[in-house]
Amino acid sequence: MAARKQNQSKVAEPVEPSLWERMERPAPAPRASLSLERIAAAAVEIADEEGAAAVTMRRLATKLGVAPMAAYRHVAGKDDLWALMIDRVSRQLAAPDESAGWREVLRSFALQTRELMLAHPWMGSIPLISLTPSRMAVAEQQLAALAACDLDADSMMAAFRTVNSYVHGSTQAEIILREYQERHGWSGGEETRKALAPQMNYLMSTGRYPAYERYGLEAARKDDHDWSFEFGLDCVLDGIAKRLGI
Amino acid sequence: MAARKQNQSKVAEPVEPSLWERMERPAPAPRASLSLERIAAAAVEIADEEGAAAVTMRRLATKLGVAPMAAYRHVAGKDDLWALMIDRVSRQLAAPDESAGWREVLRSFALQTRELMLAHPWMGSIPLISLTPSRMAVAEQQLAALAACDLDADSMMAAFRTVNSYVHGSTQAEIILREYQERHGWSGGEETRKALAPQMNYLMSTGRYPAYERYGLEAARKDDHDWSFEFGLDCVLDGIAKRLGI
DNA sequence: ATCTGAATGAGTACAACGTACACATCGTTG
DNA sequence: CAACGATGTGTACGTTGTACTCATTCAGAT
Repeated sequence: MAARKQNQSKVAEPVEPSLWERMERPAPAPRASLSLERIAAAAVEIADEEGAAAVTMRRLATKLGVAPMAAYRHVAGKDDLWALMIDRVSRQLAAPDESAGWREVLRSFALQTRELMLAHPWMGSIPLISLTPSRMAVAEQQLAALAACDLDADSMMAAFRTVNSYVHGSTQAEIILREYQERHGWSGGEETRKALAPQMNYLMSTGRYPAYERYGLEAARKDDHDWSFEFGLDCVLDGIAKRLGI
Repeated sequence: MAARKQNQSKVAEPVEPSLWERMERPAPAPRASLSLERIAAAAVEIADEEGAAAVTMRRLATKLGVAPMAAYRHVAGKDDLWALMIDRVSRQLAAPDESAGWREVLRSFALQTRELMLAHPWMGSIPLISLTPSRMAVAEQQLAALAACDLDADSMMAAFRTVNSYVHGSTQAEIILREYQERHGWSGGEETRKALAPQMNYLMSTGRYPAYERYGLEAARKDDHDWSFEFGLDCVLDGIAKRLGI
């Protein structure tokens, strides 16, 4: 084991075994080929194209043209990778112009966040802790918009949290529904309802779900997720305005 | 390969290899030891005690005193198991008494749901699709409470979704924070802040997060998650009441 | 010009996972 | 009592995250 270390450079091996051996080896590998930027970009690309579950360290290494363990020199593990991915896509969230009031700012970020999550559905199935730089920046902009209303610090943070909790909860539900539909190959709401009709009919025939049944029969905006999201968002903003008197 | 199949039953092995072999084997196994109820209970117990990640088919089998593959006779796979677990714990959600108005009903279920999720934090890290029976029942009770206000079907469902999106988003964030703290061995908010102080100080010294900094200095209810949750909840309910005129 | 130590990547290895498949055993029903 | 369907056992395979060791390259000091 340690004996190998004893090898002196000058004398070395008498038969020169390395030449042909090296010729066989693919390439001497250019260095510094990896970087956090490149790793994040590749991981996001994989997740976008093949889903969150496809982001494995091996798949990532393949995409980067690198050995399975190489990325571990740059990230501590899978968790670091998620944080990196979240931070990268979150960079594209931008505040409306400076003159915007608190409500416009929060509303704009809410709509953008939903769009972002729908564009990168893997964001819904990730443990997003992360005080990543871009997420901190977004939070600061929202808090600053609220701070302009002369709120105490606790109310400011509570309002911020309320909106963002709603946005995440709502969008996550939407993503889960979409993935469920995709997994079964149902393209739209109509098709989904058709496929689920037998089970639904059975459930409704029990008479235990009259309110649900009325929704099934009377609702006109069953597939209008934009409307549904904005309805809830405006409720939340109304409620904050009323409760804080702003 | 296929040759083994040729074995006829009658002649079999001449040396009677099974007697001592059987003596070694634990027991002939009493039948029908498994049931969906028992499986669900065991899985919930594991998840409660050791976290969602500890719920593996093998760990489950061990707890049930059964071979690793046994549970597959009852559930199609991991997804079925999650649904079973969610349904089981959701059974304990109960409506307030019948005279309660829509707001009381929604508020009560919101508080209960948060308690339930905090008591079973694995609920936050699970793909909860699931039209499970108990979840359907809870939804119906909330919808019925709203339906009593003469709302159109779309508004009824939108209000329902708004509240529940907030509840899930908010509680999930709380769970993530808790798990983050536990992972680092920080017991409370104060201890967490102390441990994070160096990074925080650095971030604040950049001057990029003034609103955040003010929160850190001035806030008085930083660790009062109950207050924070109820503040948001009441905002949401206020907003719904205003927007729907109920 | 050469040497050296720190970065970085390659390679091998392992335990644990979900689950497919073939087999053994039980309770039930004709 | 014989045969069958339901249920539990056992073995096996491919994939995962990641620990560990070794090889190569680059930068800077000599």
